[in-house]
Amino acid sequence: MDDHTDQTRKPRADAVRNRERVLEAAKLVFNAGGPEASLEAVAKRAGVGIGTLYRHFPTREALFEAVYRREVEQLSELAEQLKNAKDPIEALRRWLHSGVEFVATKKGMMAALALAVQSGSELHAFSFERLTKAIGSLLNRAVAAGEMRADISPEDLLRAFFGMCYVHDQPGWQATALRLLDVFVAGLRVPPPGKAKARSSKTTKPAAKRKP
Amino acid sequence: MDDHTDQTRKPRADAVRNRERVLEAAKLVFNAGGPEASLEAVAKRAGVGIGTLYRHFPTREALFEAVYRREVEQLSELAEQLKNAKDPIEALRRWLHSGVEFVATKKGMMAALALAVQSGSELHAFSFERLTKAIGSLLNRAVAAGEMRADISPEDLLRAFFGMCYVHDQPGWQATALRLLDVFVAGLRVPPPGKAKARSSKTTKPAAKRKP
DNA sequence: TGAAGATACGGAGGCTGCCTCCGCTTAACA
DNA sequence: TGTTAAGCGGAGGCAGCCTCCGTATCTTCA
Repeated sequence: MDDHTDQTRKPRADAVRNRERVLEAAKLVFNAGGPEASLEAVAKRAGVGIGTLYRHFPTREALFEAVYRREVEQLSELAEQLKNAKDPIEALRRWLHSGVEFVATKKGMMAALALAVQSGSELHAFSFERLTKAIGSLLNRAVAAGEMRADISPEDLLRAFFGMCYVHDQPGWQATALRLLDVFVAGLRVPPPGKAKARSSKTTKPAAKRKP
Repeated sequence: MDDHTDQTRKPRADAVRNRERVLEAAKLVFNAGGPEASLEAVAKRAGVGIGTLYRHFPTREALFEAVYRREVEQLSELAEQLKNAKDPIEALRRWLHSGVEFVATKKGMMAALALAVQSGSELHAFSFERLTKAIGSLLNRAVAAGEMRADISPEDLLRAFFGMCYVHDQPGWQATALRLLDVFVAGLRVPPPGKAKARSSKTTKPAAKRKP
């Protein structure tokens, strides 16, 4: 909608410019000061009034969304590329590792994602779905190849990933996260058939619900 | 200390009473409203002035600490008990599962822990060390029994645990967390000797630094 | 090119929460 | 019961959130 041939006025040049400035400033400020950073600081840095900021982005989350939407897309595209790799499990592992690096270079990113996972914001709907799809494609391939257990859903994996990155402001978190993810991936491998200790199914849920 | 025979005045009864009231109120308010809840709301609920609250607990974190110290202790004692279980890996798994349940029943708890992990607060020093020790004792036993890989430190494991609980306000997070922890524990098992695919050591760090 | 009208700007101002400070109150002690 | 240290409470200063509206600027059309 909004698409009807009504002559829609060309958007004002200053509005476009200001929107861009705010976005740029927000990226810097959020990356430096975390997701709690003052929006007035963002406005000041952008050289616009606070009112202008709020008109373009009526909520803090709206601003987050605008800033990090592109980043999420990049991460998701990476999965697309990795689908061509030979070893499916290795591909998954690589993606997770890339994710860590991604988070590392964009300090505000993790905060944004965290916020998105927790609250039911707009950004959630978008990035959660997008990343789930990305992970799902890698996951399915590995499962289909018979190398990976089938009772873990893409959502599960995504949450595990978030969780591992959760400690992202401890010193050395990056090495930790990589190590933890490796353990996790190891746990995802199907146990070698003859060797598996049957484990009580008390806690191993029948199967993760999977998007049909 | 504080123990010297100097005649120390008995603490005033009203002070003791108020401190208790604030703690009680804080528990309620934090559990309901999360860790961001207004301290003035806490004071109001406790029926004391805001000044009184701040005298007893000069920072938000100090209040958190006082509220959740006991909880952390309980969790850590559970590890002590589990040390007598037969299967060391199973014991570890049980502890982790109990942790999930623990977090589930005390809504404010996770927030407190999360806050503790992230910021370098007092509560961090206390609970992180305490829980690390708890996990460490379970971990070491499993490693010593030769059932578990030795390149994961207690700190790593603790962080993984936090991470898995991180999604604790999504619906159904509990089942998810349990599933993820099971995968993780599976990944911790030493690979059956003859079967292990040698994995490039590119990312498998030499060994986690371990408290000497 | 210039006038008209739509659109956007910006910051004052109201609100809430954080935290400090200090005059008053009250409990402990002799 | 008087003295005095300990404790109380809330006023007040500060900062950030968000709204509202008078003013400025841009687009459009003649």
